[in-house]
Amino acid sequence: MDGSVSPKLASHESEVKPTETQASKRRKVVERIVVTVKVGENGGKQKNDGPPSDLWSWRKYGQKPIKGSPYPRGYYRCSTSKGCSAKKQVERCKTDASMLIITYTSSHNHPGPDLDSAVVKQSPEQPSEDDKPPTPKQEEVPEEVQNEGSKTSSDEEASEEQFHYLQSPFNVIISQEDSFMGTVEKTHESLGFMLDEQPLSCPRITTSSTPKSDENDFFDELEELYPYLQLSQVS
DNA sequence: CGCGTTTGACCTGCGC
DNA sequence: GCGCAGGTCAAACGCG
Repeated sequence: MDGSVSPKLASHESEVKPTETQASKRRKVVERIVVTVKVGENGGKQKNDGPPSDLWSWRKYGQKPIKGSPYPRGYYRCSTSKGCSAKKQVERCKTDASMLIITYTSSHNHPGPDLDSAVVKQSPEQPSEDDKPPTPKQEEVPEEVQNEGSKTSSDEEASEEQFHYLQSPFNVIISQEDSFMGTVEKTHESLGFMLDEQPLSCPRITTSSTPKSDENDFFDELEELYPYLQLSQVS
């Protein structure tokens, strides 16, 4: 791909930061953000999992059937910038096919495509009629973001990365769980209830566990993004 | 022609 | 040590 690199693994591992190098030793401890997206009928329209498009452009580089789940998981890499190592995995919730579980890993090493302009573009009452944004498929993007409690040591980087993730125009709900599966189920419940009870105009940010100081930083940043999130979902 | 998707093979981590 | 499952690569193909 890059050309300069030789063996496969060497290529992507050489790009990652020390932090990630450590994480790479443990697959399951990699920092990542999980976003659950309700796609509803739109989901069916989309080819496979219909990668919810955020402001970034993603290129699919793989797909694998996941054991225990009837749906395959798609692997996407950020194609907005060449050297960007940001990735995301998209899979359907096994308990609810209308839900997409997007897991973001790594961070974008380049400025967002146009966070501001994008928000501005979407914020107006008319999100899109003629000039469809890169994502006509999914207009409704209620979801949650769970950050796994994996930010054990490198909180600074962690929060920074999360910041990047949160640049997506999603309405997000943050919750923290120890295990992803547990989170998913919990997410599912709360989401369902949220969708029923909460108009999408009221995104909530929740923490299911006591926020620590580090995490506060993260949520602090989140708050800064909050206006954007609200804007983006006001349609 | 460039970019993105598809698909099979390969590699690595983890559990037993 | 072995096998399984997840994750990534890369070639081929399709579409705009």
